[in-house]
Amino acid sequence: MSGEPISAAAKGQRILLVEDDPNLGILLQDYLQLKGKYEVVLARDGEEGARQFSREKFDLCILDVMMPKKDGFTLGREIRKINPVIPIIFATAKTMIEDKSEAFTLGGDDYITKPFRIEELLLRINALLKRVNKQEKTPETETLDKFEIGDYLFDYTAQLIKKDDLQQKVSTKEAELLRLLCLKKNNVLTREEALISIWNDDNYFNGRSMDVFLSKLRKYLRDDPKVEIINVHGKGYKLIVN
Amino acid sequence: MSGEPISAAAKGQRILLVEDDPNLGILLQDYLQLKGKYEVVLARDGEEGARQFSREKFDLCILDVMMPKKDGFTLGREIRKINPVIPIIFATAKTMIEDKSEAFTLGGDDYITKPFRIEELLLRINALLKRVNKQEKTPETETLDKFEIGDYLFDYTAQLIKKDDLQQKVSTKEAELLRLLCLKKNNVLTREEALISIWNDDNYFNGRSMDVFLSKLRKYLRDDPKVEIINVHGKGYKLIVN
DNA sequence: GTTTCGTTTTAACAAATTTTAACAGAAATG
DNA sequence: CATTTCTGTTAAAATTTGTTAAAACGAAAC
Repeated sequence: MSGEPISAAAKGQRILLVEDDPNLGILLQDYLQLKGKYEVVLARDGEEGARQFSREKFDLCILDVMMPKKDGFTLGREIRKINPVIPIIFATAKTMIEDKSEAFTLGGDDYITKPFRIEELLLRINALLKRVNKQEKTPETETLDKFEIGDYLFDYTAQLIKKDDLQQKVSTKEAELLRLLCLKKNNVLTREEALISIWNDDNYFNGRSMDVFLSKLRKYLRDDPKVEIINVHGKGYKLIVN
Repeated sequence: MSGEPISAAAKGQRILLVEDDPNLGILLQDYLQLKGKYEVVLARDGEEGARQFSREKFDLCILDVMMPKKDGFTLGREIRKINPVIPIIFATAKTMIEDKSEAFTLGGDDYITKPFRIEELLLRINALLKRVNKQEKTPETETLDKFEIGDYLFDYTAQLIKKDDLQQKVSTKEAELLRLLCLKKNNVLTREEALISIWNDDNYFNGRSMDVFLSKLRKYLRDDPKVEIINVHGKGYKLIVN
């Protein structure tokens, strides 16, 4: 019966499940804990979900879209502000996908249409977590706030890049962009993803604007040859640290 | 019965078998474990197969094409996304081969038509695994990211080819193509496979575009006579390293 | 309300990457 | 050996990106 060797992906990873239907909620929670070996925290509406997310640490979120008090998309946006890389799965009715999805296909996000089969959900969870786990996690990035970039130390909140004893102030947009790059260190940050996350709109002109910021960031980081922001033509950018 | 020298191929290698007919499934599983000395995980439909694949490590997949929930070809594509080199054997009815096979003769893939003799299957498994195992696994290539090519060292993520102390930047497409060649070092990389993997479409023009990149790669690598990218007429290319 | 300063956007041009085109050479076909 | 198909190479066109400077914007100071 194929055994159940607990994969690397399932090492006590935590899922935030926000679902207003208590029956479905409990069912999912149980299934994911039993079959998926995940630790699942269940919140009964958007507000409670937001409260839980800001209180504890999670590796993935499952958000019902239709919820009282605060809908899933709004909650998703709030969560994205705090953590732009955590994978989110939106559970939505089929008709809803068309409209909003465009603006939300970023990140490591995924959709599942209600009603769904529970195995399908577990499948997607596994896939998303696997993808994220592949990206190296340097201990520094734990905070999502301070990043080591070669010889540099980048403090997102303070908007500072330090090297040796020199400090360089950076503007808000510069900091946001660099943060996204850091969060995806050695992986591709999509243009689209960055634009939507920072500018809320990935039109041509914002794209050009972003190019200007890329150029600035490269200037800040050019004293350490180990560090490089390379372009992935037609896709986006990679922050490389050798 | 040809003796039973446990080949190099059979050193605790793992096979994912996805087959919806439980009788046949169990039969195959038992046979391959006993006669083939492989560890065989059996999944009962496409979804379970995908779940298993994302959770554990395998050396080869056997996918039934006709399956409920998720057919074998779809599953194959998903698997290919995660691992572009794992050999897949599709078990299909005779009539089905014609249509879909075109787009799927990629990889180190193989077909077997139902009904088949079970020895036939084992034969093919051994052949495929032997082929894959022949491809040298230098410790560097373990990461699927850094490759030794003769005197060169190719870093896919950083998009760099190094030789001695010289560095050569390569573009994204160049890097992607070279990576595929490296993954199949000394074996054929099908044109079709490369095109679909990199361009998502193997039409004539993308093919011509790829020829241009081949030409460029040869230029980059021409300083080491041990290294060569040769054409296999009508099939594809081989990266040869003596 | 105006000035000032830092930030962001727009514009203009330069450079790199990818695609298309053109032609030449090999390999297969009959 | 003539013809067709496939491949190799080079150059050009098209697209995408890089960089710089000037214009527009917005918040704080005057």
